[in-house]
Amino acid sequence: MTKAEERVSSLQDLADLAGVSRATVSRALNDSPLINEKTRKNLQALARKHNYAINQQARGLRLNRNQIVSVAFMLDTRSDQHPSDPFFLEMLGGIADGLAKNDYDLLLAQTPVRNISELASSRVVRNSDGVIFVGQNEEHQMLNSLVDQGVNIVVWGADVDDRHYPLVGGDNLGGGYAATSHLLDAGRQRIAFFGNRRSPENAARHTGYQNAHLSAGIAALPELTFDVPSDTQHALDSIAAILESSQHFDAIFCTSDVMAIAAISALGAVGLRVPEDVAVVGYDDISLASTSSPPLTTVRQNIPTAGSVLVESLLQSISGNPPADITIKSELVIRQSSGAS
Amino acid sequence: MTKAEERVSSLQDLADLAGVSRATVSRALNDSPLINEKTRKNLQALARKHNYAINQQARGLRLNRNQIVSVAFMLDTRSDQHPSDPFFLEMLGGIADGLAKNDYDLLLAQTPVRNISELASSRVVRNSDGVIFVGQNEEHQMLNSLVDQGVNIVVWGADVDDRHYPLVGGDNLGGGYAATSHLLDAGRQRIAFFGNRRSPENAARHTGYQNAHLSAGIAALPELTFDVPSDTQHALDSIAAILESSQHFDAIFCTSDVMAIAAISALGAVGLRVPEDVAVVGYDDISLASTSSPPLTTVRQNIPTAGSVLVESLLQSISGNPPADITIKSELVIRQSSGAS
DNA sequence: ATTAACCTTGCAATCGATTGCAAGTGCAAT
DNA sequence: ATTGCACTTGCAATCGATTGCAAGGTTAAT
Repeated sequence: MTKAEERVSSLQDLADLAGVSRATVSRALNDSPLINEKTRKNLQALARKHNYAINQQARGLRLNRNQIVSVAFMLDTRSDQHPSDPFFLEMLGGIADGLAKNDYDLLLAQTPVRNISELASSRVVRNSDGVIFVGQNEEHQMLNSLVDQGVNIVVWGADVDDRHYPLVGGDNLGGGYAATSHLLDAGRQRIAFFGNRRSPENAARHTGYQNAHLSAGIAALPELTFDVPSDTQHALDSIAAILESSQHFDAIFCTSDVMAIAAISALGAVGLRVPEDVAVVGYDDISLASTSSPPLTTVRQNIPTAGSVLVESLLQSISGNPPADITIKSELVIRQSSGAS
Repeated sequence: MTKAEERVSSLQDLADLAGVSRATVSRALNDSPLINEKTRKNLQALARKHNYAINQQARGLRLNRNQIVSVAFMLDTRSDQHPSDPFFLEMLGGIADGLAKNDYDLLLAQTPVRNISELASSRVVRNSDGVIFVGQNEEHQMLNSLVDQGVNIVVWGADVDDRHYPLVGGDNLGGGYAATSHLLDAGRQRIAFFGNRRSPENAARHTGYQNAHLSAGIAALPELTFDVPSDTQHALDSIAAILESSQHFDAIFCTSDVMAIAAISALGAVGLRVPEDVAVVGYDDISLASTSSPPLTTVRQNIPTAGSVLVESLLQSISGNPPADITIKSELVIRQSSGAS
């Protein structure tokens, strides 16, 4: 219908075109009640016709907010790498969806700054209305301190003592329990745990792993809990070293799918078959889990839900209401690698 | 040394503290030559001490730029999914690095808008100084039109006729050639091509695939070129269907590693061994390629370099100099899946 | 006809940083 | 002592949108 005209750049331009003041145009475009219905319709049509797009910086300056949320991924501090776990990408997608639905943009934060006072005045924080942290890792104190300085944040992670920030997280305890119980039910006796327990999420999964042993009346052997870093490259080295050690096990519970896939490959390299000799269970259910060989049994985290819940919580926090903590259900997905018939 | 004081929020605050005008503070913090060396040092120290952080919106409004670059991922139009290919995440990391080095922030664009006039006035474009598109897919015309409207963009992809935008890309022709030659050298005779050739990058890889056949004096059979969608879920279905068809082949060249991993799994499901019965080569060398089973032979794209080159090109474009097109070298990484000795 | 109430619009200040221009200072050369 | 110049600093306009307040117009009730 209405063909797009040449771009019009400011409210003033539109106002001049329509012969009104820019205050009126502003009210029209913001659906203010202080304006005549017909005037509003006309101005909105005019804006559309001329392809007007608001200048967010001016608006942001005036309103002291900018419709941008930052997302920061917390990595295993031992690696200076980028996140390469597809889990992050899927989480990013979930969050992006939630933000788009609420008319917010997503600013991706670079590797988190270590220094607290730096972070609070960093671009990531200053350039956005709030920050979503994915994973809390060992930065618990820093997160607390941010909140204390009045920054709006929400964290994907697990519960920790003395926590000042709102939390959204998977059911790590239940996930660890379900994965381990499944292996125990399949008759496995010596189940190894692979993961970095300094991350609270993994610590909770480990507790679930121990609880499952308790319920089954079997001892969880401490020597079968291994500290494996989260990033792919370090994980592979670490796992190879473990397989060369004298410990033997007939199953492995890994705190991520990438780790599980690396483990399966390493097991193959030393001549062990999956799941005949060693059953493997992962965590996350990244989309590659179902297409790898053998298909990976894993604990599925509901990422799309997680993304939108994180966003809702943060927006609540931004609007001044402290959000409640929320746990997202997890679900064991059984595939070939876990040795269940 | 200097402990952080309570936050100070504007240039004016700092100016009052120091007893100078805010113009002077502004000049000091921007290393303007129009200022006394001692004054500058003092003011910079004061700013640091009070943890001052500039208001980007105000600065952006005044300077008409905002130190933000948007990144948009172009997906196979047949899927409405999010990107799940780890390649995207690694590329995102590379770009993020490049931007951080140049003091730019990264805004993640939501699923690309279809409508051209919409896109040009969309938040993605209006909220940033430029846009990096990863993949051009079938949106060539839209990209041209954006440039024609004066938007700064750079595209990761492959060359196409009548192109108005600057391009950075891998050596798809060479990559396709190397992968296929490698399979031919290993004695494979019937090599299938899996990929969506509507994407120019994949089309170039297919041409490389054909050229390799030509050089070897072997016919590339048209019935062995299959249209496989890029997203994991559709790819798996599609591959399963192909394997049920009557076509036989002793090797597959896939246009992505995720596709290759899915293919290996599907081959296993119908009782074919990799690489004994069918050799497989992927593309990208995502970090899972080396840890999957069997380890994947693939064409490595130098992502970190790609990221920083994309950024450099875009920044050049932003500063008014049209950048030259750049091709990033690719390299065949031979692993177990390809049936070489 | 007068008054009050309401509805609609415009005026002008404001958010925080940048920058052209003017003004003030100090120093050296005449 | 005067002039000129270089060096520093401040003044005030500016970027584009929002909003409290005032002003104009309309309507209805008395």
